[in-house]
Amino acid sequence: MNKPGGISSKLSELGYRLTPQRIMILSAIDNSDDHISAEEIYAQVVAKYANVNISTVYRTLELLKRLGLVTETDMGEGRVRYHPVGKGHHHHLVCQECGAIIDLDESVLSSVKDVLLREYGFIADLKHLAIFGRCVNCRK
Amino acid sequence: MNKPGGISSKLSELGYRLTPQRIMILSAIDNSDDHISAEEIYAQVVAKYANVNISTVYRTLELLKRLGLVTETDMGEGRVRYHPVGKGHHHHLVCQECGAIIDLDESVLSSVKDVLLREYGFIADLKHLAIFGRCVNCRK
DNA sequence: TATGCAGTTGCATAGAGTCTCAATTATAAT
DNA sequence: ATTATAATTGAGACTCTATGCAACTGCATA
Repeated sequence: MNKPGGISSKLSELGYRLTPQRIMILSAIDNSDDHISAEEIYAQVVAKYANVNISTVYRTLELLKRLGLVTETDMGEGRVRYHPVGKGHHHHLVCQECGAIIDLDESVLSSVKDVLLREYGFIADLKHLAIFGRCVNCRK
Repeated sequence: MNKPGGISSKLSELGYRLTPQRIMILSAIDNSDDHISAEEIYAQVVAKYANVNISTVYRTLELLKRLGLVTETDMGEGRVRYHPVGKGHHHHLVCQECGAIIDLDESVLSSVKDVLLREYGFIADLKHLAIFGRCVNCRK
């Protein structure tokens, strides 16, 4: 907890308060191997301290997003999932037929990033994208 | 209304009913130059016939999406926008700083589409994507 | 220690979108 | 024309996310 380089140390470096609520939220994000949803974070936090409000979870996630400490990915489940940036970037292919999720290395989109920067002067934030479509098994 | 090649004729060709509700929804989509949101469609439809329910709008949009007749794009406004496929594909660069929206030709992502197909056998549905980031004017 | 003040939280509420279920409507079959 | 069947709709409950506001927290200065 609060190891150097971790999200929590970054937060306090930037002058934000490390409240108990935030510490619990951050540890939920950090301890999740997978991509975690706001509701899942909330469930973990409430288990430890019942008086935490879900608004706080959403507000903390919003803050972390703005600071570039977590990425947000919509995998088409009707809820968004979060991932700490420190644990590496990657993208997902989401099959709209069978729901399969195939991980995709960041490099696949780096050429696009380059083109956008070169031709449009646009710095694309392509850290954690979900691309929808049809996977090998579901093609006719 | 119901011109050949239009969405409504496609719908009836596929065996779906062309109910008054759907006709009004389709004409709202077709007549919008811009990308239109569900609420905007609903507002237009209700103005003509008060008893239409917003569920019907969402259900119709879901159907059109599934049939590939409209594309859905989340430009980060907290609501999704729709666009008839017949009016051409393109992507958007959305600046997270100033909100500027820069249109982007479909071809920029066609190389990605090819790579995904070749290396993953994945048919990517990249018809109408919003890429977030920072535009030329907002770079430091 | 007391006071001011910005940061943060809980609560209540609102908006966007989804889902269930019963009622209605259209199509097909008799 | 009547009945059976399936598609579609409206109403309303519900989920996820965001926001306004008043209360609370903790640092900084007096």
